[in-house]
Amino acid sequence: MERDLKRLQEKWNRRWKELSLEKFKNDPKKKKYYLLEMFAYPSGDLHMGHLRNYVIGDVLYRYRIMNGYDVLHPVGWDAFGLPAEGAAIKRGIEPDKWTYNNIAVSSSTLKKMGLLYDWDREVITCREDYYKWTQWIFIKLYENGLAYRKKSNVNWCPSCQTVLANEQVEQNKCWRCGSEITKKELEQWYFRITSYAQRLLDGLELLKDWPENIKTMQRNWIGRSEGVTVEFRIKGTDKSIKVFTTRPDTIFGVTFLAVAPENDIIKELSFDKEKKEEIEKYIEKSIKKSEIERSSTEKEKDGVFTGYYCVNPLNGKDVKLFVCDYVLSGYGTGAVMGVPAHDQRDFEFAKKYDIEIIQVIKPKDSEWDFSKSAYVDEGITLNSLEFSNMDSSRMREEVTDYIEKKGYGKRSVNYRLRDWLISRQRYWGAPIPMIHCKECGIVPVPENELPVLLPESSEVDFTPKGKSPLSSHKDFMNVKCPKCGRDALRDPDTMDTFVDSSWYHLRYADPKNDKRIFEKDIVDKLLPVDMYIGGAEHANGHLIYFRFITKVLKDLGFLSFEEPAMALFNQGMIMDKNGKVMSKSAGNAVPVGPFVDKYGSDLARGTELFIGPAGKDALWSEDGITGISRFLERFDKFASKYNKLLVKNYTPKNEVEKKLYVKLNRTIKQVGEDIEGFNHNTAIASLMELLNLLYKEEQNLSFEFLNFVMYKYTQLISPFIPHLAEEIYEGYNEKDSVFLTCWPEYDKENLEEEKITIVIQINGKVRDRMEIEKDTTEDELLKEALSSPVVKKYLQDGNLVKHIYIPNRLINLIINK
RNA sequence: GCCGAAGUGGUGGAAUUGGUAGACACGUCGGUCUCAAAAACCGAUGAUGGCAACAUCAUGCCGGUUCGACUCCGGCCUUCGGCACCA
Repeated sequence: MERDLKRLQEKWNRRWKELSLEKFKNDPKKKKYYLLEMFAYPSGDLHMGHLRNYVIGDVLYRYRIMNGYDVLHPVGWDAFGLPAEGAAIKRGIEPDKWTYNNIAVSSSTLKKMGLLYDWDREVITCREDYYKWTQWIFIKLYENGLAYRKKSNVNWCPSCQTVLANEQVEQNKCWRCGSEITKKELEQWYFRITSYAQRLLDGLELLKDWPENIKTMQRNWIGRSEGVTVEFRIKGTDKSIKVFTTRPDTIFGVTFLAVAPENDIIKELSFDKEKKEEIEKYIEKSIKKSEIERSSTEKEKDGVFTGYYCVNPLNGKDVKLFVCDYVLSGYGTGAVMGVPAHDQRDFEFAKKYDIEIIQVIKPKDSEWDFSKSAYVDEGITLNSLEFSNMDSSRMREEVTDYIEKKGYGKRSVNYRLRDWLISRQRYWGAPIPMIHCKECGIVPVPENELPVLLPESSEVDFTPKGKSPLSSHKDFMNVKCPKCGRDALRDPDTMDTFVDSSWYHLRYADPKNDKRIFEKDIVDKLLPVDMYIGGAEHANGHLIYFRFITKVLKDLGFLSFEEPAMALFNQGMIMDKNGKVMSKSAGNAVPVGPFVDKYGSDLARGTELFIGPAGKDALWSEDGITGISRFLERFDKFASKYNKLLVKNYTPKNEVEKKLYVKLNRTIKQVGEDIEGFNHNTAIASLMELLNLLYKEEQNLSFEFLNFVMYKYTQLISPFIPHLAEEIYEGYNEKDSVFLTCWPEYDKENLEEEKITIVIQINGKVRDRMEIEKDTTEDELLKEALSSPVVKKYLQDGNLVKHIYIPNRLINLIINK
């Protein structure tokens, strides 16, 4: 390209700043629009995968401001996290220096790219003025019973030496490092997200502009199931066991009961010595097993008989009580009723221990062979006393009513969602603002003492020891109890970084507030987010957490809306040639910085946008640069000839101009629709089409016409290649920036050409085409079609039976032979 | 196993939502310019047959609905995501 792109880039980046183009204006006359891209973890320079996210946002930003919106478009950094600590361990670089350096590199790339962000609102989660409020949120949750401590077997990553939340375990591997997860019994902090399970589920109904697949993923993750909890008396004791089932229609088929090894009921029962040992051995073995062993569906189901019997309240039948590690402790009551005939797991277990299989449901029109598997579908009940011979769905209702009436149990709902484990044995995160006092127990740090500051990293030993690095830092750990004044200890753990990112969208509205987390009025005015752009990989992590925290803050009166983001767009991932996701850890990341230095921002943007629809994954290839580069050059060369004066209105003077005028209108329509639909590739393609036509017909078009067309063309192209567009626009000498103009409207009367091509089909196959006046009537068209030599040829061998007429499109002649 | 998305030229991808399949672009081939090359520009480019007009085949596979199917329906196959003993 002949132009000095670098100079051009700098010039316009500076101009835009002078014009405050990136700022939310707080203009009451304009409609507010909050546009947000998921912020990034600063792990070095940004790569093409990150850039896609930001560029998509920037295109929409520019388009929205040209459409008269007052747009809030902030940016920030998800700056706490493990890699910073990894750098400290491996290379001796301090986490804060490493992080701030990465932020500096990445921000400079974003600024160089000319992306319009309001940098005054920048939020960095590792800064004191931010994590102070992360800690404040923790305390609010604690005060309202939503943060609690619990001892349990947690997911432990032996390599990262820290616990993980359920959402951070992928196929029993650590989401960060891929190590196999083990179990460890620890007392940890949890957020009671489960008490919001129903709200999180119901809220999805409000999210009309969220992709259906994300909502489905969240629904499945929350996993609501309705059923009944039934109590089984343990014979010879005064104790009982509750089980949850969604299939009370199979309750007459119960032939054993099974509890999870972790179930407390075992501790409450007495056993003779031998039995006790057997059970304890089994429990110990189960708990030690890794999750992958224990949860493998391949694994043979085993258990141990407790020696106790339970009584089925519905038919008085005695059934054996087992301890089984295929029963999950964290779900329902941690105990299940075993119905081997109608549940595959129970079936396998029963086969192994020779437990009776009683059929209570049969298929509607056939028999079931129980030699291989259980019959798990619905059907007709049998062997169920007065509930026999019914549709299982009806029986389910009736038996549930009966159970409730008799007091054997009651209807209940269970969720698959678990409480959110937020303690991390890490240094580089927000310290949990709690104090452990021997006298007073757990005491929150008083609000006026927030933030609990992280000690200088130079004083901290990061070597992984399975404990938080902070626990060995005496000055940090030792405090006075705020209640009684005696010696006490701080909580040594820091919060999961997903806590940090669960509220940043709120802080952007009022980022400098040092009195409170944010001003309610401001947040209520600017939120919810109107368009949230980010990857689908966050469906069951971040996107649930940030909905949760928003709802909590609403309930506590700090804001007034139910959902944080009304529309969500998932951009596709950028992959390398081998189809692997681009990432720093995979070593296949193409950094943006050098790329922009070499090719310039506009070319980088154009290439990334033309690669394919923004919602789909795309393979990164530099081949795309050639096409966009030629296009930019052609645009530059052409537009530069016609940008000297401004013809505001122009009426096409000849056929060619009319044709191109129609094309222009179609392009305006398409580009607008494509930006809103995130189909930037087709928007650019339509601009290319128009430019190709203009080149072809240049000789037949007047200067005024071209001047008029190229003005609009420059506006249309500006969201995609803003620097070059500005440079062209400057020639018109009208406003300070093309982005201060109004997005062009298309002339609805001129979206179709007067002469159009009609297709003539014979028996459904295209045989001829003809140029004809728009809106030609059916009769006329038929007459024309029949006079076509091609049609005449076909008519020699047959008669016209009928025809199908689609206005302005085609005529299909049915000819029989 | 269950849920979701997708399968179109040598390649990335279009197709007004049931109406000209392959827009736009890359690549390749041919040409113009040049001493030459690059760039730029012009032309060709799904496959097969034919000198040609043209014909036949072609949107993962097999069926169906329809005047007409990449698009709708039924059944498979493959790839990629998500979940995975949730009772």
